[in-house]
Amino acid sequence: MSTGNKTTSKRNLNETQSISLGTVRSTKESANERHQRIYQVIRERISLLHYPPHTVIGEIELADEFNVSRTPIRRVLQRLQYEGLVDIRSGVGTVVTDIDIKTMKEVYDLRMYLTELISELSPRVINSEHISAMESLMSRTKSMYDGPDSEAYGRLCNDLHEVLISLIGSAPLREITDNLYYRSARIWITFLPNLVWTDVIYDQEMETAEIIAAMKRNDIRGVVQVRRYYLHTLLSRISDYLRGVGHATVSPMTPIAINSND
Amino acid sequence: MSTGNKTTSKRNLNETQSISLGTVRSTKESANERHQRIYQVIRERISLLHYPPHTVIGEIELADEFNVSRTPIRRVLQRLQYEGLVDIRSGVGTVVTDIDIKTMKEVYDLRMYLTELISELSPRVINSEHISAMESLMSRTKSMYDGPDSEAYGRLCNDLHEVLISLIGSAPLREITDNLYYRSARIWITFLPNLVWTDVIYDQEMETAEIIAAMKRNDIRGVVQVRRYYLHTLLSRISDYLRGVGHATVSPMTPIAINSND
DNA sequence: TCTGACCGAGCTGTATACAGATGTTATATT
DNA sequence: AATATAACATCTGTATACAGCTCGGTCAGA
Repeated sequence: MSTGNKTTSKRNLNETQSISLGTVRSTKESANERHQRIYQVIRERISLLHYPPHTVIGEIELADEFNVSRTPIRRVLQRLQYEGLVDIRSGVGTVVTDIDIKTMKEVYDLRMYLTELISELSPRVINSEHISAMESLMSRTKSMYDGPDSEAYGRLCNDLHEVLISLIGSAPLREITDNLYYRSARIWITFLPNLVWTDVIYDQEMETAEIIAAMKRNDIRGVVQVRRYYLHTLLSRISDYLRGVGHATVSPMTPIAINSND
Repeated sequence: MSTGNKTTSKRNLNETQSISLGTVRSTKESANERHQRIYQVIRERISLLHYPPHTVIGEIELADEFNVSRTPIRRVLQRLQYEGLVDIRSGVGTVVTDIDIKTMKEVYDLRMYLTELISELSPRVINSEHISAMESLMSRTKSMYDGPDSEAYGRLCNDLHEVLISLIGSAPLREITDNLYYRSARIWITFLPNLVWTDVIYDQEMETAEIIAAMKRNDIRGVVQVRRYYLHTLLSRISDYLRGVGHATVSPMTPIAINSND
């Protein structure tokens, strides 16, 4: 987010609405469909740091934006709270959570193990749509050497994640993997400005290329091993940064409540 | 206000963690505490088949019972829906979900893998409280040879589960393990009338004994391996029963079906 | 008798007014 | 001037009336 896209707020909303509604506009969406739509919009905003950690999301504000009352909004926020993305505090507001280093490492460790499970618990077959989707991601990845764009990179990561979880046949494992991803992904984006952009994109390109290669030889075990190694690399880069900067202080980003007076 | 004068000038608040859990009861419970209480009550009723599958739970009925309005009840039911225990249908009611075999096998496979992870992802140390809790469970187990009592057995399983997840140091893994347990536990209880009671209790006694033995030698890896084997045994007994209904029975101890989906 | 449209009981979904909680700001007191 | 206290703005939590949905029963018509 180094160069300003200041108009992303409302454009982002309209995009996502047209994506989720997409084809048919005549039929009225059901309550569950509307819940799912609003949920995905807000989750995406959190994951792309449009709502960075410690942001206070007002229920009335969202209710006005989506033209509903507070009740459906509260349902969405409560779900996001169960998933660990926000913290609803009575009398204060709904605050986007910030992950401490310990929890982040726990989540990444778990994700690495669960990624390997994908190939062991009834994976789905790889078809041509998966490969073409990955090749589309590859072209997007290559275009990112032009310059840093955290939001576009975040979307890329989210879309790659979508492709990968579509390979998971076990519904419970798919849900857990999805939740853990969104619980930790935005933290990775948080560290982006402190890392070397071309290194990050190079990692992304290598991962995408190796996943495509594994897909083409129908090697799902290879796919998940590449993914696992990529997660390990992410964690290493974050750890390296934290060691390089933070040994003077106790912990770089753990104290959540401390703020402002600097 | 015994906070004294620390370096925190005006930030002596935010001490809501000082809510004494065991001492003061006269203080009115907060909204979250009440939510947690009602949630656990209803979850237990579902897990103990007090609300068997296909039961329609009315919001007004629960609201009257807990002396609250529908709003907090709906929050609990939405959480249970998110966890897969109920299905909220507009215009119909909140229906306790039923078992399909495929999902059950997916959940049990996942539980077996995650159980092994407990000993690899920062497990907690085993202390004397764990052992004494297990020995209490052992005496309850032995008293169950008297006669079939599905509800008492269900409580026993739930309590054993509580002890085991208290060994999990990783908070995300602990939450996932807890959710998956309650998603599948009541299914096991459903099969109880079709199984040989003394066999089931014998399995339980053996598992408890071996877990105690592993705990006493401070062998958490042994604990989770016993647990994993026990889950495998449960799945085998159910599979044997299901095949015995249609075909001849298979060997009781088939190797763990890791990857197959048929 | 059979069929099909309709209606109503009962449930969940939504909107909204009010109650409770929290952090800040103003004010009185030392 | 410093500090404790009270008043207030603003947020979430709750209760409740009403709208929308589903399904079973009912009744008219072929």
